[in-house]
Amino acid sequence: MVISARVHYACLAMLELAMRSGEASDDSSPVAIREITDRHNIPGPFLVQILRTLRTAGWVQSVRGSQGGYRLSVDPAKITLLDIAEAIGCQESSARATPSTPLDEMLGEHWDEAAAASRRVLGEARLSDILERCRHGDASMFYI
Amino acid sequence: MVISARVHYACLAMLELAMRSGEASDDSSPVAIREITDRHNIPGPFLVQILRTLRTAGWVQSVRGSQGGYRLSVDPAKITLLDIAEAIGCQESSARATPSTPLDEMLGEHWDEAAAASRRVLGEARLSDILERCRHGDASMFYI
DNA sequence: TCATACTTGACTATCTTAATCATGTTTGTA
DNA sequence: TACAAACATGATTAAGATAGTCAAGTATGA
Repeated sequence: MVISARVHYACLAMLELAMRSGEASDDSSPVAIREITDRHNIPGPFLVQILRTLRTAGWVQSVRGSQGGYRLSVDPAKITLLDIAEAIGCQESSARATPSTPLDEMLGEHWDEAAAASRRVLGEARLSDILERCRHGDASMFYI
Repeated sequence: MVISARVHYACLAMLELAMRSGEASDDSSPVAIREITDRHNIPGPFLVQILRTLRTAGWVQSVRGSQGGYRLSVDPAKITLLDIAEAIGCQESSARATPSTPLDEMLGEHWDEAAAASRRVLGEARLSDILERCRHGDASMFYI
């Protein structure tokens, strides 16, 4: 699981949308790309590309025309960082050829297990939890 | 932690050397590169490059001249897959700029924790254990 | 009608990875 | 001593991924 800038930007955008989705209870005000890029220093046309992918994956809805923009299409408590990373297309590093020797096979299992371990971590990180912790200002939650 | 072909080859070579180190009790017979590439289908000149790195890192010794080759310079029970990956120079993905927002920072901590999780797995995989399991023929030890 | 904002597809630069090549040095052995 | 086996070193290359850009088009509210 490689965390590219693309994935990082995608998660920032999703978190931003999640933050805004709670504000207006009528859910009628989409967030413009411009607002996201301004706040998070993301290159504009690059974010366009990323949001397109997220829309195809079904995580966000787009509203065209003036006053248009993006909004989440699902509950922030139902999306994890892993979901986003997979939507962006983090290719698994376990796309290896069939092992040629027992040693080769055993090594491959270790790579798979290492990848699974990081996926497990990201699969437990829900957007809603991250926002909640951010509001309470408790960064560094891992360094207990 | 990205597992490249380079790291995979390095680990195969180290495992091969570890397997041979037990054979001759006098430890006087280094293994030629050729023997490793033949057995594991690794491009020759590429393995040369990799072994050079491992030598610099202190994990193997080289013996020049006719009848020369490589041998481990440490106990297989004292080397883990993580050691090898780091020797090869898997750069950490956490080489990011300083976070600009709390959201940014919190995300970064998740990436770090995910990376730490996979490092933990690899850091527990000793060469001696892998060889031992390989001899007993128990692949798939992770799918319990 | 006009400005705002999303849509789409093509395109480019830079970096990393994987791999190769040529040349040189060391050492055992006949 | 000559020779072959085997490592040492540095330069180089090809392919692919990543990050980011650009241009032309479409929808919609005011």
